[in-house]
Amino acid sequence: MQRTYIKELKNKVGEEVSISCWVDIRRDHGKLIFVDLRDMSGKVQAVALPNHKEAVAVASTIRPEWVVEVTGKVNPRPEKLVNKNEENGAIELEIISINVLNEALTPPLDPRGDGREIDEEVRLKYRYLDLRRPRMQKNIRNRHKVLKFVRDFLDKEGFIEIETPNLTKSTPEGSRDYIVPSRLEQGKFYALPQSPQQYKQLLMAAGMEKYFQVARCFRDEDTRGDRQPEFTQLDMEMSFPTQEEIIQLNEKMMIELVKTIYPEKEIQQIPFPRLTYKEAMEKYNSDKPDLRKDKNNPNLLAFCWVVDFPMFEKTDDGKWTFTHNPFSAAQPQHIEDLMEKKNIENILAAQYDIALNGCEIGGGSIRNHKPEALKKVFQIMGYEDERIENNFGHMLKAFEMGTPPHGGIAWGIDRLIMFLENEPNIREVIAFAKTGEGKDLMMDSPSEVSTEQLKELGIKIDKPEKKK
RNA sequence: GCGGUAGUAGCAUAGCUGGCCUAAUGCGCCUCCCUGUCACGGAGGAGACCGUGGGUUCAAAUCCCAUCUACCGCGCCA
Repeated sequence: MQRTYIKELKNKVGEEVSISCWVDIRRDHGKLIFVDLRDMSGKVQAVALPNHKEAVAVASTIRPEWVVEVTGKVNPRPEKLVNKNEENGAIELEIISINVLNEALTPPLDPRGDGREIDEEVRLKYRYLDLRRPRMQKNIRNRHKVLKFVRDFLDKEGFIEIETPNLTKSTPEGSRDYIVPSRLEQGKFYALPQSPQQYKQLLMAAGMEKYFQVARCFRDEDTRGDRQPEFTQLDMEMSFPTQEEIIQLNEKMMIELVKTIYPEKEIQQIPFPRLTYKEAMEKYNSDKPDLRKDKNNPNLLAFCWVVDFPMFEKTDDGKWTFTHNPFSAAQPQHIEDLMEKKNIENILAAQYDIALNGCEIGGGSIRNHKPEALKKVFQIMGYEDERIENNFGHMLKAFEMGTPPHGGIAWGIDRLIMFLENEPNIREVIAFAKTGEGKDLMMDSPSEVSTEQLKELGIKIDKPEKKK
């Protein structure tokens, strides 16, 4: 018989159906046995009655988390037996037969509660069980809805999704890179992208005009409650934009996203308030201020744009470095100063961040599309011509070949969903998350590789200091 | 790299001012009973040597040292 999903059962009262599902729990009353059954669409109570002797016999052997195919008749419950707390509390499935598709060991963790009390090590090691809990099912399914929404939204706005390489080039600026050894050129390495920044700008050089990507990014830095070694950005870039256009477009996307997928949420202020970096620092001592008027309201979303960032800041050893992104353009009134390398501390970048409830969830800028201007940025930071050429020559070259003015933004999708789902930690919205030390406890990675693999790559391991 | 917290049966905890711990409780697990429960109920049972290594002591889950792991935060995160 064809499979019926559990959420459909309430429309099939009186019919005989077959469902495929997991055993949530069994309540054995001897002559009759109740079994709560669960599939991706919902839960339902099934009952093995004394008149189906075989059904009772099988029902008494099945255990939580077994996978079963149950054939039965959908019955309405007598009024006094209706459970108003359950979605399917008004019906039950009278079991005709049970086909056990797979048994299950006693689970090392209970996948039924919200898992908050279970040790993170256990949850991550048995992630496939942990993901069965309703909370994680909801988070991952809503994550899909969010991604679907932004893809549809941007598609309607004329953007196309373009995949950019994960095997790319290490640039020593910014975050530490994850590197991948090359087999064909021993001693050389790819790097995993910290973001698709350079590729997306080169796509603007390529005339794609409106690009976006749900992009995996990799940063080899220590983790936090809102940081993982690999994470997902909604990355976008467009040609010929004004800062205002990008802000408006993204604000509209976010408002519609919240209204569509999280109607219970309240956006504190629309249009989103805007602060200059200076105001934010003076008023809130933060460039990602928490503007919530009621911090106890779990459904309150206080978005806020922070604009007018200084382009450069001093490092500890007194050199200039970029505050956010070396590719950001100076604001028009400061371009002359940039080109003349003067008043450096006062140059403002066409840079905008977006904060949500005190967390940075996105940032972008109008880029420097003039090769001379980009070169000046690197010169101010003290880079030698050779280093500029080696690391960014491809960008400068592209900018010399008709690259349009362009700009964009990147959203931290995991963080955004973390707030939308009221989760305290980014791991709760990532299916297979890593620990604070960047380990995948389920796969047991990172792991050692064979001497053959190393030999092929021309790699010799200098004895690690820590040994297991 | 630094600081803090934690590590006791499958899970969550208690015990931790050393001896009454031959380690307790709840959930789960196993056996039996139960015709209406809804994370049913009842009776019985198995299961940890207390993260790991070392030390102090007549005696250590309990004190000390080291180490590993996880979590939170700082540094770091174009």
